Amino acid sequence: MEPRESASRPSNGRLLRFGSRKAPLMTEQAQQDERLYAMRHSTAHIMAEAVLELVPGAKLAIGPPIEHGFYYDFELPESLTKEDLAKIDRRMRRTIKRNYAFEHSEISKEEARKMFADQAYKLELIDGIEDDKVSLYTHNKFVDLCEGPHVERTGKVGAFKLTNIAGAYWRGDENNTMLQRIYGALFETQEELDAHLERVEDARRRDHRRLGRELELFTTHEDIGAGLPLWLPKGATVRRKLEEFITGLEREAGYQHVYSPHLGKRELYERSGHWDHFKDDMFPPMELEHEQMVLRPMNCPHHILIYASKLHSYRELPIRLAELGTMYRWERSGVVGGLSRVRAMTLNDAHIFCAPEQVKEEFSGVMQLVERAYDILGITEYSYQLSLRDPDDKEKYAGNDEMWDVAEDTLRGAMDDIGLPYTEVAGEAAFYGPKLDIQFAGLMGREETYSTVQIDFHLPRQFDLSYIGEDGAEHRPVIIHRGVISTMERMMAYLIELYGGAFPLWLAPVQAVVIPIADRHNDYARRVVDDLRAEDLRVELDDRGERMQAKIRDAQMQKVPYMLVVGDKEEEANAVAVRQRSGDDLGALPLFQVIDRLKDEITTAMSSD
RNA sequence: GCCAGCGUAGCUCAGUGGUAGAGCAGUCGAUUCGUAAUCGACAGGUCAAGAGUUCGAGUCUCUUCGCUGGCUCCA
Repeated sequence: MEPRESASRPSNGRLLRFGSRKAPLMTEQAQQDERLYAMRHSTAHIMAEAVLELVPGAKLAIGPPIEHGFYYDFELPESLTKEDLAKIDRRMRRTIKRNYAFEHSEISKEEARKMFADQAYKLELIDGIEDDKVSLYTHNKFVDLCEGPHVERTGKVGAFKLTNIAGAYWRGDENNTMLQRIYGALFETQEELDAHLERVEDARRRDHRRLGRELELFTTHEDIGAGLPLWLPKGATVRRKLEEFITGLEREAGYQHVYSPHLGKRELYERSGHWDHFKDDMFPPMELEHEQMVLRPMNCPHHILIYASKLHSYRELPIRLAELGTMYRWERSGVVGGLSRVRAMTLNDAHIFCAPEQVKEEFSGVMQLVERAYDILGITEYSYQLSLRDPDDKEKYAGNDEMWDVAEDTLRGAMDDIGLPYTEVAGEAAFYGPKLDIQFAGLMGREETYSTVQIDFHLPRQFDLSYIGEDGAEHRPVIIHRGVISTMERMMAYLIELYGGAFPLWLAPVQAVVIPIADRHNDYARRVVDDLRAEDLRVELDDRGERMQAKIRDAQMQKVPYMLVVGDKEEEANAVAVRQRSGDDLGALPLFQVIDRLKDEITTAMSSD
């Protein structure tokens, strides 16, 4: 087993760091819980022992504790099945029942190499240890290379469940062997484990792919292809509201909106550097009469040429060009899915062309826009990541060292000025510049970039952009690339899951359903619908020959915010009986009052303070 | 792309190598009802696609496409 530093903390140099950087590592809080950590770690050992018993030829790789449990990687002659999981589980419980002690020992690397002679991965781990001695933990007859700590006895590991089998590359490198990974969930008590499994089940119910189908928001068809979703009328309505919302905020913030085509000549992308640095992420070129066209993977070259279409004075700057820009990226088949990872996407994109001395202020303005948008959307859980160049792989990036140093320092300085906390991650920059990425954790804990702000000194030079300064001479502008609410696809996926499909009134595809109790109320119900629609509210009439209860149930399942029931009493009083999605019954209210109430609710939601 | 699993009606799922099934949704009819499912009838299928094994394939094998969980990679 690999030493604990590797699983929970950044490498401190003494020991090698294993596994993927993006693996679900333990949170700070979980790290502090030494006991839980030891339980999860110990159970990984117990699982490895069970696998070794069942499959004598098994090669053990690593098995760290992770956020909700643990995993262990193996190289096995045959693929594991669900039935194997049950067998492994039984053996583990036997070991736990027998209550063996975990014993610590240290031996020389030489001895360790002999002991693990038939365990190639362990030998590789031993080679990576700088110390002369290696640390071992033993329970029953199972010995593993490991720094600990562990619980005292196998009987003290808490409540666990083996959850799934997955493939994982040795040391997280796709050039290495694909190993088989078994994941387990583990908590101190059965109650906590059950609560965790219930949370996982709840996440499954909120999964945007499931809700997308149930609420008729989007669909896919295999003849169109993976990662190319179709937006159904209701999903399209939510998207349009989102688009109106963000473009409105942008207009207020001084952006000008443009349109540009979804493709361009190959030469354009050679000039921008995409061809050299981003080709693997692009759809291959289309051969035409005497040229090649490519679907754009980013919008920046088009916006740059809009800027370059005329001469600019310093007095015009900053120029903020925005577009809901649709672009196409060749995502590898194994990664596409739902709306969160697609091959055709529309980004809430903009490029700010400004003088170098304006960068900090513009950056700060973008961050304010981000916070305002998040506030209205109800987004509260995110973190800032400064995505820098990988200093060991400069080939991946365009431009020179000086340019990168300036860009990175500017970005870092701008963040420090604002005073927001952030983490720095090398190797995550765009090929043309460093990024400030805003990361959201999805329901399953997977982290993805949503908003991004990038400072770019490279493309202005590639396209020889300029503005005439106060001194009458040509100067080079800086480009700030920014996406505030990400792509419509990814934000939609996030919002569906955030709200569990129950969109706030202003975003709800259907804001109210009018439910006549009997057929004789249909005429009045239609008048109610007309009146509400005249006020720009999205209202539908449910005049099916169903009972009122069934109509209410269907509206509840579609998560419609308001159900307006009309019967004899309401018709008499020019009123509607208002039921909310929460189940609250507001009783009969005059129609004009309901209209005011709904419009108020929308206005309130859309004002950020 | 890689490892594994899966693909049967719009959806959720049954289906020993021997005639393709249910519930919900849909359509039609009846019911006209006061805050989460009224009753009945009907209709619905190249069993993802293609090839192979077999007297016979939804079922076994291979290929492709798609989906799911991971890994790697990214908005």
